[in-house]
Amino acid sequence: MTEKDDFDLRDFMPFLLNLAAEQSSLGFQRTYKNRYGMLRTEWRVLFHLGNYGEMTAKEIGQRAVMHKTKISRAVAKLGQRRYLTRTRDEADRRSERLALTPAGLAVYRELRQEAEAYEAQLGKQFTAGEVVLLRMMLRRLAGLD
Amino acid sequence: MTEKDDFDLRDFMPFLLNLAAEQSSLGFQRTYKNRYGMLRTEWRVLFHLGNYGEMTAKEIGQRAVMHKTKISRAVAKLGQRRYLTRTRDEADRRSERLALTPAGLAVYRELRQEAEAYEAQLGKQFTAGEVVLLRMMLRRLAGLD
DNA sequence: GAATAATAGTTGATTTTGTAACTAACAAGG
DNA sequence: CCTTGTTAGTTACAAAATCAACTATTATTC
Repeated sequence: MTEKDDFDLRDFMPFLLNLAAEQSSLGFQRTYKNRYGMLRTEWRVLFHLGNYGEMTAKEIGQRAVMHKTKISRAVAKLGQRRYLTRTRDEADRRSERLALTPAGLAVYRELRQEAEAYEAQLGKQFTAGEVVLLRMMLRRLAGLD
Repeated sequence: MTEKDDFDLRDFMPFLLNLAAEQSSLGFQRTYKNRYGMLRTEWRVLFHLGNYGEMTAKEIGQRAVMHKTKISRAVAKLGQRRYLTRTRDEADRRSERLALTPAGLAVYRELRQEAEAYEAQLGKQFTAGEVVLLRMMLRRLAGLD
């Protein structure tokens, strides 16, 4: 025996957050992975374009807090699948305006519905007030707001 | 423009949890990574051995909710660095009893202190009651309890 | 307006993770 | 015992994430 204090790894926020994140991602992952062969990064990009409309890779990166290489690769994949189109921005020819195709939009709608259902499912474990508080705390921990 | 409903990715639990988890891990990661060249998996294994004393890889896996391959590799690394010793369990020769060396224990103590300080730091953003509630909710989401 | 710096995005190399198959040891049933 | 099944842990290979370097374009500054 070494130390026997009251410090449990399971109470350590970074650990607990990671575990909860993994678990909560798992359920939803089945939908976009098994059903559409998508990666998490791809789903996130798809989501942003579907939800906020046409935008550049950079803007997605800022909103989704994702590194540009991830986005670059996700965009390439989604382009291959004809879920989005890329048109050079003539005002600044370094960047491209990304937009969903009808096919991409259809998948987005489907996934989004699943997401909302999944979210509702998760929420059922708690009271409405708890969920609000949880979101608030997570936002702060995430460095949003 | 496509849809403009009230569904913000930032409110989607799996996303928010992942972001909060990443952010909260980042600060502490600096300590074990930069200062000891350790990986998260290694720190977790080290932690378990330091906190709960000698145990097998399997037991660590159960407690830390980590896959056995991760543990196998983390244990190998920690062994190379002489942070732990491995002795075949004669009662069941498939498994090994893992134990920290004095060097490993020293590193554990250091890291644990950092962890506690970091945890306290994180907690400062909220009231004590909020932290208790947050832990409870995360545990449930993580499938612990 | 040339030189330098900064930015959007891509690519390649390296590291880490995930998945499957594998070895070695134990367990049970016949 | 000997076949079949299970378990602890490792290893090999594939998938994915990270990091650094690169191209192309725009912005700045002297």
